[in-house]
Amino acid sequence: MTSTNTPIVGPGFHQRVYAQVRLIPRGSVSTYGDIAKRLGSVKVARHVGWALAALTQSNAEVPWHRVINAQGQIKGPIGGIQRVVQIKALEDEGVEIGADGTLNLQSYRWTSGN
DNA sequence: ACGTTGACTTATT
DNA sequence: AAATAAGCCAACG
Repeated sequence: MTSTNTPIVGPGFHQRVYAQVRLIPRGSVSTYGDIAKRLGSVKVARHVGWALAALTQSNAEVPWHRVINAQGQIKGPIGGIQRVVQIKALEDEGVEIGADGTLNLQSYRWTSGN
């Protein structure tokens, strides 16, 4: 490997994001802002999504599908295929999601409590 | 080293 | 309610 090829054990910041997402229990979801806040500030929310984007192509064992936006809605860069998979995965965990990919954030929002 | 980018968020119009 | 603007920060070319 010349330089690239950075799996889950990539750069520092990303690694922290993956660690937090992995802590999300099954049947619950979290938002980019929440994770970002745990990492330090809500301002890094963008990087949370970015880190997850890199994950999907690496197939890491990070439950990226449990991470949604503060609007309680699933938003994906992909036209559909991946978004549907995410919704399906959440439904499989017992999360009710609307046809628009919206879910009751106030009910499923995971509070680490730590 | 600099500039662009981006699965976000919040406030404002 | 929906659209627009600004903010903030790390990775990549």
